[in-house]
This record gives sequence, structure tokens and C-alpha cells, in this order.
Amino acid sequence: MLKVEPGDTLANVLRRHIADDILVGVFKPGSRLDERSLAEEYGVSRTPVREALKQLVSAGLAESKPHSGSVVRGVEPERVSSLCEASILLESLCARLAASRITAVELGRLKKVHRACEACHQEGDVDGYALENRRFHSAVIAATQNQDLADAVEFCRLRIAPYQRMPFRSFDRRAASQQEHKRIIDGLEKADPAAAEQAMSEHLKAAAIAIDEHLQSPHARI
Amino acid sequence: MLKVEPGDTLANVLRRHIADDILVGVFKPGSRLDERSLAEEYGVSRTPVREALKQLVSAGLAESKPHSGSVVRGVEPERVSSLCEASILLESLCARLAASRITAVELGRLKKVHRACEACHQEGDVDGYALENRRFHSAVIAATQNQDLADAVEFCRLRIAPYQRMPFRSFDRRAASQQEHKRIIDGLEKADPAAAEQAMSEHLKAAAIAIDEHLQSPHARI
DNA sequence: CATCGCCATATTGCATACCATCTGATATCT
DNA sequence: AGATATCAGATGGTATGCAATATGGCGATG
Repeated sequence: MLKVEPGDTLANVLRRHIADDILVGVFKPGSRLDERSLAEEYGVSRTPVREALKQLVSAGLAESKPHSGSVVRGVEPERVSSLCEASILLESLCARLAASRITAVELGRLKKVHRACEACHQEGDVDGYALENRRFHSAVIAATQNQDLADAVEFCRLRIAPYQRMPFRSFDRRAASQQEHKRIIDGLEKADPAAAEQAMSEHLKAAAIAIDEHLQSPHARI
Repeated sequence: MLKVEPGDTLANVLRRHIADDILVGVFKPGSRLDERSLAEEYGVSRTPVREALKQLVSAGLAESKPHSGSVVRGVEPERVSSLCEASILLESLCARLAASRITAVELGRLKKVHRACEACHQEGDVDGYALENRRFHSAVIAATQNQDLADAVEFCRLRIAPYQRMPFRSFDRRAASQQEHKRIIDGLEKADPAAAEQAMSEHLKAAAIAIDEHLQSPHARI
């Protein structure tokens, strides 16, 4: 438990661990991240926990007021639309760029991720699908061959990640998402920037609508 | 010295202070950020300094290897082009969006900043010009009315900031920059997305070329 | 003479203790 | 009874000390 590899640090391990817990929904938006509790839970001191939390705040996954602690950043429904819009604009841009830059190797990996998505979809593995979906989008972003652009876009993506996974509980949404992914791959494979951009834009718009519907429904609140 | 307002924290003050020092060139890329020295220099303990440094790393202004300390992130010349490209793409996008969304108040503030730029330019106040220039771009980004998009773009801008200011030592570059800014304002005022996008793109391309030329010249290395 | 390995030192990472600040609950005053 | 002031408990923020690890130089060995 809590193995820290040489050349790494305990705080980094904690950050990744807690971030995963947020992204997968163990820590829900709004819940408090108490330093002492977390430290005790992981069997470490408060110091590395603090560092991890600070980094999560920087990443936009949590927020903190001085002397009032940190909470998982909640995204109010009205903010979701802003977040979705940003994501649509940024990732469409990436798709357009990637179409003329993606390498054969990257395209191969993208297709592999797409197949993994399909498997999770058929098995009804929602968490698995959410994970592979994140990998799919990260792969497109990375295909821009511009690390700094990628960092900025991932910075935004990270914030909606907790919400992206919600609609995947629906079989129909997953099926639609798969088809949309396919169109993105086609655009990239044909090195057609306009097509890839259009496909990505439509995909994320559909996702945004699905998220919104989930937030509207009564059982929502994540 | 080092006043910490109530409702704020010493680490935050330090972060802003050090970040400013990096942006203004007191700490040059590549220089070490020693925790003990900084702590002693500011008359505080290592803990808040550590937190500040960690945040700077998250912001991309510094980088650290475990047990090896932090250094101001150096941008190798070959990475500058990637950074500039990202900045061009993202800010042009913002300009396009802002053209149809900027409010009268925001436009007024933008013009005011533009006048402040002009004053610094005439006086040869390079640091002042760099500051007002940053405000100008931040104002455009903010005019998208999308905080999450703005955060992502600022995240990228922060990384080139140390290099943006270099060309401003040249009177001619400042003069050209002013004219380019004017065209951006015109595009926004006419609510012409294409014009604003075009103007911003050309402005940043010119800036990128200017930065590159500075890095090529012998007296460069910031 | 070059290269590899070891050791000394400096610097970071982690833990613990203490201090400042916020939150809420209670009691008092209007 | 309502509002406000005050106090106690909880929680973050800061300081310091110790442990772990990387770095650079020196020496031994091929």
C-alpha cells in the first residue's frame, strides 16, 4: 500500500491517488478533504497530504479558502455549460491540428483505444469506458505534437472529467459516443482537418447535451 | 515587507512575489530556486516557500526533480516555437469569441490599457509596457465571458510571459505592437469575429518572430 | 590516462509540534 | 424573542528537526 518508487515522492503518489478518487467519483464534488483524516487514512503525515491538495487546487480539481480547508470542486450546473463550451472549442481546435500531424503510430494507438472503448461498452463497464474515453481524447490532443497546447487543453478537460462519465451509464449514449469517435478517427485518418474538427465539435456538443440532461434529471447531483 | 492580508496566506504572497520576479526577469530561466536561501531572504520558514514553489511548478513557471530542487523553467529555443504556436491558436480563438461578446465596459477598459501601453512606449518604460501588454491580452481573454476557457489560455500565456517582454526593448517592436493592438481593438469594436481573430493571429505571429530573433542574437539568453 | 565506484556534503522530503484563524454555539443584552 | 458578542473546539498555516536522496569530487583500479 502506497508504494513510492525511487525518483518519485510521496506527495506525488498521494496526488495521483486522490485525483483518481475524485475522477472516479469516490470523493464527490463538494465533499471536504480534511488533511488530518486523509493523513491518518493513508498512514502518512499531514505535510505530503497538504502538498497533494495544493496541487489538486492548482489543477482545478479542488478549491480551498485559507483556514477553511479544501473541498472537491463542485461545478454548478450553470458552469457546466461554460466548461463544455471551452472544451468544445479547444478540442475541436486540437482535432483540426491533429488531422495534419498525427503519426501512423498514434493513429494505431487511437484505434486500439477505440476498440477498448467498444469492449467496455458492450460489457457495460461504465468506469472502464470512462477511462478509455479519457485516453481517446488525450490521444487526439497529444497528436497535435504541441505539448504546451496539450497541457492547456488537458487543464480544461480535467475539470469536466467528473461529469463526462455521468452519461456513460446509458447504453444509448455510449453507442452514440462510439459512432462519433469513429467519425473523428475517419477525419484524422483521411488527414481532413475540417472533417476532424467538425466531428469532434459535434461529438462534444452531443456529450454536453447528455451531461446537461443528466444534471436536469432528479437523481442527478452526481 | 511581506504583508499578508487577512484571509490570505503567506505561501500565496510568496507565490505571487516569486512569480512576479520570474516574469520580470529577476530570476532568469535556469536559475536555481533554493528553498533555504529564499526562506532566509524573505525571513520566513521553508514550509511556505515550499508551497509557493510547488504552485509555481504546477503553473509551469518552474520545474523540479525530487530531491534535486526547483529551477526556473527554461524554454529552449526549439520549445519557444511550440509555445508561440499554442499561444497564437488559443488567443486567436479568444479574440474571435470576444468580438461577439465583449461588453461596452470591457471595451472601454481595453482602450484604457491601450493608452497606458502607449504612454509606457513613449517613455521607453519596458517593464511598464510588458505589464500593460499582459493586461491587454488578459482583457481580451476575459472578454470571452468564459472563465474556464480563460483559465486554460492564461495557463499557456504564463509560460511565455518571460519571453514576451524581451522584444519590447526595441522601440520599433513596441510601435508595431501598438499598431497591431489597435487593429485588434477595431475588430472587437466592430464586433467582427474574423477581423479580430485575424488581427490577433498576425499580432502574435509578429511577436513570435520578434522573440525568435532575440533568441538568435548573441546577447540573448534573456 | 580514463573510467568506475565510493564517500562527503548539501538540499530536499517528511514528520511533529505549535500558533493563528475560522465556525458554531451559547449566553447576554436590547 | 431576536440579534450580537464572545468563547471553545476544530482545522489550516507555519516553524523546526530529522531522515533520505541526489550531486560532485576524489581516489582506486583497469
